[in-house]
This record gives sequence, C-alpha cells and structure tokens, in this order.
Amino acid sequence: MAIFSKTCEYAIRAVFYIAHKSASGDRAGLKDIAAGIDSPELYLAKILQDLSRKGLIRSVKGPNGGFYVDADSLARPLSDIVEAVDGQGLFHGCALGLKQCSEINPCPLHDQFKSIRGQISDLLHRTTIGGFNEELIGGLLSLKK
Amino acid sequence: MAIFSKTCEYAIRAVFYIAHKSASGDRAGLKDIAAGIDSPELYLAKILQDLSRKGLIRSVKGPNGGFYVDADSLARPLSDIVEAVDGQGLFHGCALGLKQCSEINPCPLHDQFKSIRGQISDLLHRTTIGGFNEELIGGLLSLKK
DNA sequence: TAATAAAAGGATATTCTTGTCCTTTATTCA
DNA sequence: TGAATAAAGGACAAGAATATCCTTTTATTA
Ligand code: FES
Ligand code: FES
Repeated sequence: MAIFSKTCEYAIRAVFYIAHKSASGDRAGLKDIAAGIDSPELYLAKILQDLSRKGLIRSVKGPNGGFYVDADSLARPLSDIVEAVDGQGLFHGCALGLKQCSEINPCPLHDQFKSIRGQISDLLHRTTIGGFNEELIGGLLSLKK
Repeated sequence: MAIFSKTCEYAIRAVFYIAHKSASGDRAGLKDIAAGIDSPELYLAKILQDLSRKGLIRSVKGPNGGFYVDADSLARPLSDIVEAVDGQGLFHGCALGLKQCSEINPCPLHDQFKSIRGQISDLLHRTTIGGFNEELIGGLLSLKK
C-alpha cells in the first residue's frame, strides 16, 4: 500500500505541475499536464474537474484556456488537496483500522503510530502548493516516471 | 487512505490475536478470531489460509483444531506480515507514485518522506508478533471496534 | 457571427479489493 | 470405523477505484 490513493498521487503531482506553470504566468492544458506528470489524460481530466469544482484550482475554457492556480492557492497547504481527494483518514485514522483511534481504546501500534502520523500531517500542512516551484522550474525535482 | 490495506489490517489484528492466545498455550478457531478482532469471518478465513501457506502462522484441522504461532514466529517482526500481504511498497515506494523512488530523480516530497518512511519501516521491523502479548492479555490494548 | 479550442459533464468499461458460498480434506473421538 | 469438527480450496458476488468514451458548454478569435 501507498500513503495516498493513485487518484491523490495524480492530484498532487498535477497541482505541483500547474503551480509551477502558474508561477511563470502560464496556464497548463490537460494534455500538457498529463504528459508532464505521466498520467492517463482522461482520468486526470476527472480529477482536475473535481479540484476545480472544489475551488482548489482554477480553469478557463476555450482556446488558450487551461488550468492555473491563483496567488492565494499557491500559499495553501498540500493537506487541502489530500483532504479533498482522500479525506481525513490519513490524519486521524487508526493504523490497524479500528473504528476510532483513541487513547482510551488504543490498538497495539497506537503510541508509536501517533507520532508518525503526526509527522505526515505536519509535512502536508507545512508544504505549500507553490513551495517547490523554484526546484521544479530548475529541474531539480521530478513529477514523472 | 490508510497505511495498510484492509486485508493487511485484518491480518495484523488476527496475528496479534492468535499470538496472545498461543502465549497462553491455546489455539484460536476462526470464529473466535473473527469475533475477537471484529472482522468478516469468511474473508478472514482466506487471509489466514494465505498466511498459513506462507508459513507465518500454523494451523491444525479437525476437532479442537485452530490457528497458532510457534515460539519462532512469536519473535518474528511484524514487517513479515505486512510484506506478505501488502508487498514492499510501504518500505520502498515513492510518496507520489513515481515508478522508482531515488535520489537521482526525487519527487518534491522525497527528502522529508524518506525519513517518515524509514520510521514506519523501523516500527514494523522492531515490533514482533508476540511483542504485545502481555498488554493484550491484560486488556490494555484493543484489536476491535 | 461562425469556426475552433478546451474544459465540464454524463455514461460506461475495466480492474482490483473485499466479501460470501459451497465442497473437499484432514483430524479427533466415540 | 464412522460421525463430527474445523481448516483448505475453488468459484463466485458485490463494491470501489481506476480508466475511457462521447456529448455539451463556454470562451476565443478570425
Ligand atoms: S488506536 Fe490505532 S492508531 Fe490509535
Ligand atoms: S522519489 Fe518520491 S519519495 Fe523518493
């Protein structure tokens, strides 16, 4: 198992991709993004429609249209994307699938897992959507293969 | 998304359950285990068959039969179960789903995720199957609800 | 205003995970 | 030895995640 669903992996990679294009003032078209993050184009379309409906990214139809993120959204934490796609499980769920993670009825992994889960949460809350733009533009980081 | 697949959650809870019964010298029957960890009985049967085939737990058929773990297996790391059920993804996979997690072609989350992934790996390698028997017998830890 | 480009939306297909059913095999015990 | 018990195994069913297809809407620009 991975930390994120496949859908969420595509969503994050796409949002990073769009963000770094937006930083250069460009919009990104669907084909462009799909190629840039190595994802199935039509499935990605659905994901982006969803993020757009939820206001996490912007879109413009017609010639020269495409997807972009505004300055506000560039500063948003990555956790907003994760939560929109995968829900809150990663932030609050029990490692062993108990209905409710709690101190009162803890599973064997609770104590140690709580700390790790907290670090994942911190990472996703600290990281912003636009936070890697320089490295992405500079080609130091990768979103494909 | 959770860290483990549902199948793996059941597997871990079941193995902990069987281990703590084995510590008391008992075998655990399917119904007993399913009730003890709150899982669908017939699905759990498949999971246990699989673990049994792979030698991670033992089983005996017939009256008074059931599942148990021998002393050797009690000392095995939990990572053996996770690997048998969910594979190696959790230990080596890229957070954003790149084909190959690497230093040469890192995704934006690589550096920070590597550390977290390492902690998960450590936790699962340090924790043994029988490691929580006392707390389970004492009722301090829970495997259901 | 007409032609074109690109995202939105609805429906459907495919694949994987999870869960159930029924028969067979092995073990115990009367 | 025969009846009862419990896991093993094979086939199937339901649901969710992933992926594709086709039509509609909106924006651009010639
Ligand atoms: S109860 Fe399982 S992680 Fe908290
Ligand atoms: S490349 Fe993504 S975690 Fe290492």
